[in-house]
Amino acid sequence: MTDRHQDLAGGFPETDHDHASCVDEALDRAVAICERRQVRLTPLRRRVLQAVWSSHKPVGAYNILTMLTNERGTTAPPTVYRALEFLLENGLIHRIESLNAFVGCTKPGQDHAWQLLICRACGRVAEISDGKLDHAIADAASRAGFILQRRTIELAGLCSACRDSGPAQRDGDGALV
Amino acid sequence: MTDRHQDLAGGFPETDHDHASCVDEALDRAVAICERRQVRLTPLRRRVLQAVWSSHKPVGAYNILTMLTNERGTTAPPTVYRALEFLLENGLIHRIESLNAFVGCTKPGQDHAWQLLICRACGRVAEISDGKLDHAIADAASRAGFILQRRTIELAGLCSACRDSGPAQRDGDGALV
DNA sequence: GTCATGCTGATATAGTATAACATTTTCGTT
DNA sequence: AACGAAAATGTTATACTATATCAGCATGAC
Ligand SMILES: [Zn+2]
Ligand SMILES: [Zn+2]
Ligand SMILES: [Zn+2]
Ligand SMILES: [Zn+2]
Repeated sequence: MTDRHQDLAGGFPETDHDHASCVDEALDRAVAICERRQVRLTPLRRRVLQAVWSSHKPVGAYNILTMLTNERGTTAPPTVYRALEFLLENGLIHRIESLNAFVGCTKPGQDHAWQLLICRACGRVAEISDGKLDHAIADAASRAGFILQRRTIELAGLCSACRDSGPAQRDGDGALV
Repeated sequence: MTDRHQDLAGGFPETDHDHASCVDEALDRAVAICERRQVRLTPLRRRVLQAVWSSHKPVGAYNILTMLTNERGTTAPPTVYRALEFLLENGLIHRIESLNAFVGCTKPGQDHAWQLLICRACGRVAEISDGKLDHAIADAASRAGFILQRRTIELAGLCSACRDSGPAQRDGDGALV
């Protein structure tokens, strides 16, 4: 069923995967989803989505702002934040609260519960959708008499690649060498 | 074993509980913990802890800054942030990433895993320590080959009191009437 | 008392996000 | 094609959150 063949265990991609195809897939899906939902994926929004997908690391709003300013001249924060808001509303990206940054959603258009794994060594983020974990969350909320509306699940640590290679294997940007 | 007798189900306190004793207990415990850990709970740090405990709602750093400025004249941000950092390091408060704010820890000195329930109606936050949930988190990380170092678990929704009373029961400050 | 350390004060600046209003684009209707 | 409503973007200003840096002071060991 899935055509995404580049995942390692845990949702982190192979370090040498073809990332251009990640981006292409994400953009293609976004086009389809926005058409289905009757919302407009304008060139600006599409460009911001592409910027979020520029890597598997979290991207900050002001990073995107810098990219846009370089490409098309001075751009103001609301331009970026409005596009990000659109992408969030339509489930195309996720916000990482603990980092004030964003990553592309790997299961757009599927109305899923997700959890984020954040590698502190390489800086990459993996999105998982662990049913047992989400069930445990629902149970815990229920036991507390709490009506659950929104989950923020961010787990920081070491991805399997970094666990094996150790911190000496990273470059200045946090990427694996 | 516990002398905290004011909890409703789910960790939210009774709306008419004696909050002064919450604060007193928190400060007393902090004194004991800091003594045991050989760290200094200075008057400033103690005052900031008290400010965080001023309610069961999240308190922002700049809220505290305003309180301090009112009490003792102009105070600069680093004064507050350094005290908050100390309190975080010593497990006396928790940071709520999704709100850029802080709440007092209800189990200080116990090296526990915690999860936060954030009521969107009354604004209060409950800390739970659900073993099954934490176990599910550890399992999910393990399945992903991920070495877990830090968990951010923030669940937003409606507490049992607000679930029953509905939004009309709230005052302008978000507190139950 | 001296010294090293840790804590606080003070100034400046960096980083993140939104309010408010103006202009342009889009798209259906006339 | 002209019009008008709604949506999107541009623009300016400002609010909110957080940290770097250096100076001065308090504490406790010796
Ligand atoms: Zn990729
Ligand atoms: Zn990694
Ligand atoms: Zn209380
Ligand atoms: Zn409530």
